[in-house]
Amino acid sequence: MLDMQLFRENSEIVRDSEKKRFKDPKTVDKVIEYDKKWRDVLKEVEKLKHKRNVVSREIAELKKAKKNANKKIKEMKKVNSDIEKNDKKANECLKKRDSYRYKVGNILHKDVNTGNTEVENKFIRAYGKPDVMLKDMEAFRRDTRGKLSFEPAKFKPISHVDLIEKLDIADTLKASKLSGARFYYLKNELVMLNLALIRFAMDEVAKKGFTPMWTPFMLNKEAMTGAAELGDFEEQLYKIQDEDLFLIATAEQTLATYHMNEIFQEKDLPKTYVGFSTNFRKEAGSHGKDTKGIFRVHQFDKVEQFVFCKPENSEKWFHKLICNAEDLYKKLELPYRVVSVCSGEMNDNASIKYDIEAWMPAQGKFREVVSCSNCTDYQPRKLNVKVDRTGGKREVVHTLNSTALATERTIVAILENYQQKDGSIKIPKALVKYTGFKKIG
RNA sequence: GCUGAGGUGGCUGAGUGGUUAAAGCGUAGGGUUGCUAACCCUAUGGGAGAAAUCCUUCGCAAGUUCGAAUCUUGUCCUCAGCGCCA
Repeated sequence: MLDMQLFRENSEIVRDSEKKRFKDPKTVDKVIEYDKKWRDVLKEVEKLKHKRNVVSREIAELKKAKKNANKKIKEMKKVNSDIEKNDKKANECLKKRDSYRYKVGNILHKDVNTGNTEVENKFIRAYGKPDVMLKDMEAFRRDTRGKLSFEPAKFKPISHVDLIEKLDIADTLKASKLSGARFYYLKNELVMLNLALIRFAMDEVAKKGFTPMWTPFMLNKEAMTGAAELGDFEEQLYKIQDEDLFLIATAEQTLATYHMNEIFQEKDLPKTYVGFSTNFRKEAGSHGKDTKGIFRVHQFDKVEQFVFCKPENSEKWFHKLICNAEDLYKKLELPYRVVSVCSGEMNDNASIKYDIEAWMPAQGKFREVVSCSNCTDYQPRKLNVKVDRTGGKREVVHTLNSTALATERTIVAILENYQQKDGSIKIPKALVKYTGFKKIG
């Protein structure tokens, strides 16, 4: 959520940002309206409470002096009922104000393209052999700096959906009978490949000084409210029946809440984490999209980066996080492009978001595998994470999150990019020491 | 799961119905000093207000009371012991 000062003093900035997100700027006015109401009622309540405090003291003195205080006690009963009434009113206003406030997204970074569909995403850079990507690259500037050590396929690549069946390395049919659509069993070498990718990503990011974490896969309502966005509760999150627990949709949620309600000393920042979790998503609203295979599923594994830092450093960390993720895909020698997600496609927490999209030759498309966001003070304000600055001031920190590596999607990219003419799959060089084998099939 | 003990500011920790929540450490500002250390003074949870000032805050919630950190109930968490368990 945004700083109230921003609504009170610079509401135009907020309104502009909401317009660029294609959201209704009237929400901003509602926030201001209820804030005003709240403050008016609050003044009344505080006056009454002051009276209560004063008279209470008088009663105490009378009692000490062994005098009768009945008259004053009677008077207080009336004051108390007034307090109760106004207190209720004030709380209602505050609740309304904040429910509108939660609906307002983070202030967009100036570099974010205004647009409502992914076509408006801004091309940042690409890695990989350009002719592999040519078909899809026309709309984008080309960057030929990256080189792949393998030749692009000279045959028509088979989609991962068919490959997993052919090679007997996953089973979505059985899973759909037992758990439902968008579930899967990994089998044989794919199990080892999945584990290898987790360990690979963990190793590489931990090497850069990030603290490795294996997080809970569930959070209670209070924590989840701090970490997730409003819409997530309906569209994304699974609730455990009869328990105050939700399955997490990303380790971002457990890493963000790790320091909930904490105050850092300046010298203790930044805190950098690389966390593993399995993630659970309802994927409501994506009916019909990627229904086959393991690209869009209800349950997947991911290594996630998360940073708490001083406000002046979040820009720097944003670029570090995306570079860390890119390093992984470079080591795996998978072609990709980086795009800056446009305003209308961005979630409320982020002020700016870069996606890495890996080239999927069988689909002939770039598909999202990494998402890197600078949430500035928006997320930590809700989580109440602050820093004591030298100079004595206390300030909300900044938070950032980025995928390091989402294993199932990366598996799809490997299957499609590393398939050989004979139908086998070569294992990326960087992974062989983790898998113990060099090919599948 | 059972029993017992406990949850107070950035940290340690006193406070068991009557204003302002001791004290120490840490942090910031100032003073003193040739410099550093030590020492001294001031500030240091959240909110409303232009300010004076006021409200609020003792895990969370409900209750008793004119008045609750303090009493009652529920709940969450931590620790110890017992039980169960991969």
